[in-house]
Amino acid sequence: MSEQPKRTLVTSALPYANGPIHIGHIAGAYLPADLYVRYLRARGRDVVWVCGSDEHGAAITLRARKEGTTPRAIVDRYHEEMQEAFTGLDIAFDHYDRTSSKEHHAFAQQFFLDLLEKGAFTEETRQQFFDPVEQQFLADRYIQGTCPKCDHDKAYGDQCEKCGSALSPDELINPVSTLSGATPEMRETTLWYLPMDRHEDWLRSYLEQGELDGSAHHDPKAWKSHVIGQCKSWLDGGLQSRAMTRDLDWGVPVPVEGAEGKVLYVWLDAPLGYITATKNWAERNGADWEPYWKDADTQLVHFIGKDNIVFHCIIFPILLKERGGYLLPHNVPANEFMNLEGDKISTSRNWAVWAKEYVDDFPGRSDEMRYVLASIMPEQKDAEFTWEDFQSRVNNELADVLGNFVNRVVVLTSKYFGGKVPAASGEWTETDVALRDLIAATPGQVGDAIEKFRFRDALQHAMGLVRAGNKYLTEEEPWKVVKQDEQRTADILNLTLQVTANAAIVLAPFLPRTSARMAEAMGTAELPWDAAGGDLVPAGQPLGALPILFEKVTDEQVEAQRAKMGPDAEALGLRDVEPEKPQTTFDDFQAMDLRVAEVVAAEKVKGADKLLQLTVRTGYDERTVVSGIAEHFSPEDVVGRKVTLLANLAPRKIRGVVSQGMVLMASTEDGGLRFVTPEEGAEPGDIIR
RNA sequence: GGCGAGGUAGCUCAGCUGGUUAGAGCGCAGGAUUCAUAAUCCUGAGGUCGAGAGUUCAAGUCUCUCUCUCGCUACCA
Repeated sequence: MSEQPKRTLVTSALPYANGPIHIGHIAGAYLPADLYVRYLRARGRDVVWVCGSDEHGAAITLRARKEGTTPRAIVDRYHEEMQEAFTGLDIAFDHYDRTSSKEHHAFAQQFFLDLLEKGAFTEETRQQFFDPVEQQFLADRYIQGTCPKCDHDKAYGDQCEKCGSALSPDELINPVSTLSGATPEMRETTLWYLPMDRHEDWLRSYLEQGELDGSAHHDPKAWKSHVIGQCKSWLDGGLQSRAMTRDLDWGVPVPVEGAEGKVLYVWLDAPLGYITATKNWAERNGADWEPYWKDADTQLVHFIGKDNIVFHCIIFPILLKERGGYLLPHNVPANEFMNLEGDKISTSRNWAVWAKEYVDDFPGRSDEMRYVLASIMPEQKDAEFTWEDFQSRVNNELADVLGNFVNRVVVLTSKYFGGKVPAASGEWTETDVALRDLIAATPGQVGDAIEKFRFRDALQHAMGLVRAGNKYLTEEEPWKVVKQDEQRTADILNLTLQVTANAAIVLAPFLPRTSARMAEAMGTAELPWDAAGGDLVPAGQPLGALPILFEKVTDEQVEAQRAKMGPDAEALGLRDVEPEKPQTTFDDFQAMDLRVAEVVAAEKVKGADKLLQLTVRTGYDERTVVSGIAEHFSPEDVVGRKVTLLANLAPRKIRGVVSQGMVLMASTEDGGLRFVTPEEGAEPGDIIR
């Protein structure tokens, strides 16, 4: 393939319609694709990006049974919800399809028949568990029993979740069907297998040398090391046959006589969804789909998470090559995983940031999440998302660096030049030239990085232009220069306006909404990528309105988001309290002298509503402590009580009385106070530690 | 158990085919500044590059051993 492909087909992993989308999905397969595609579109390249819901597979039928509903109801629900989540984050597919559509079923069936005809499969009859009550064969996950390794009695047919060992259903002791509770029996079933070992040789040269059918196909060095590594690992181990059909009633029926009750394996059916989606896209847009999948001038790129590598780099290519006539992927820039607040993202533990919830909680602020996820994208290794980091990136980088820069440029221009772009003299100083060079260089740097799937790097370059703009303003001080030299002021502001307009272009893939606002503020339409690099706003052009580009994220918002995560708080009896203070050290704790003390006298402090003057006995002395508890306790209430005293607190004069310590109180939810009282038997002077 | 990918400043991460004093952003300390969303800019402190051994004139960068994390997978590599 040539350096510059004629057209590009981009796919993102079909999300499984069995649960909502979270930021790990977004950062893994959708945002990077969106950035890549927006960039290519901005460059005027021919690019189509397809995706869709993956709606088959055993997990969905299992879930439907559990919820007492149909698989159809499940996939309909999530198909809707996932689309809303994507739309809300401005993830702009050209087409979003679904694998349960008639078109997809028809296409997948035909594809299967084509493969069958070419002899791509082997037919094998095997013994498999059958549920006599439900009259159907049981997928591995439908069987539960006692684990032969650890005796856990709820192990599944494919894995024991307690000891982690992988199992096959016939290893289970006392197997039981999870559908009916009946004891399953062994029956014969026929499955079609894909003998992958036949394909090892060409796969090896395809993956390792980037060669296909004896000629160069792609640059293997452009692939990520963990992707190549994973594939080599599979090849070195020798590829096994893999069943391409399943005994299930939900999925694409195997279009062969006598194969009732059998469907295509979900990993055969799902990637074909990319093709169906492309066909449906073409039909709706009056285009021809075939060049996108068959023309050698097309570049095919799959965006996925690391858990899908083997399917996209080995199994799907085998299917495509066996079928013939279809392109194989030119790159599969799989991302690693996103962790969350120090732990793995987990749907079942509700340890996630749900895309849809973010969109609801932060309406109109998709750019902020896009920015943060792009900044920490797990390109080469697992990454970590924390809400605190989100807050600091939004506040420090988006609001303070970018938002404030645009604001100061616009404000200065309206102050000194009535809101119109001032004419530059054309005489540039050395610093001007340096900045103009950076303007010229940035689009190329950002674009190169994006084309190499180095999105974090690309964003750094784009933001670098803005940072340089801030530096330039601070150093050139137009607010001072304006007092002596209006032309120089015009030159400075003209240049910063050019920086802003250029930044709008190079940031557009990352921050589509903000970029549009920046262009509007500069009084220009949104400009294509290739316009960037030089002067964009002409002298005399009136600037447009500039809203506040980024609101700051508050501590309260951060706390609210963190509180949402994890097991249902009410279920655990948790409550909404002040967040824990920052970690402290043992030494700091040791510095405090806590003692048991007894209140021997108490009186109100004159002229103070809240204060009681207490006389406490510590066992080694008697001292005065002023305590802000008068609203809750009268002097009679407290005399004779044993309390906890912070004894070595620096003395302080409160309302004229010297207080030598502090009595510890628990403040309750209703705003009341309770003494922290030592258990019976503790005597004044006892050290608390 | 096997294989793959990671383990680099307090935090999040860059470091291409081995080459002068290991970088960025944030955070921290000090300073400058006021056009601006108390924003911005400068300077500085801070790392025995997971541990150990080896190859080399030279290793974060190659080899081996160990260890931790994540992923894939299985009595097969």
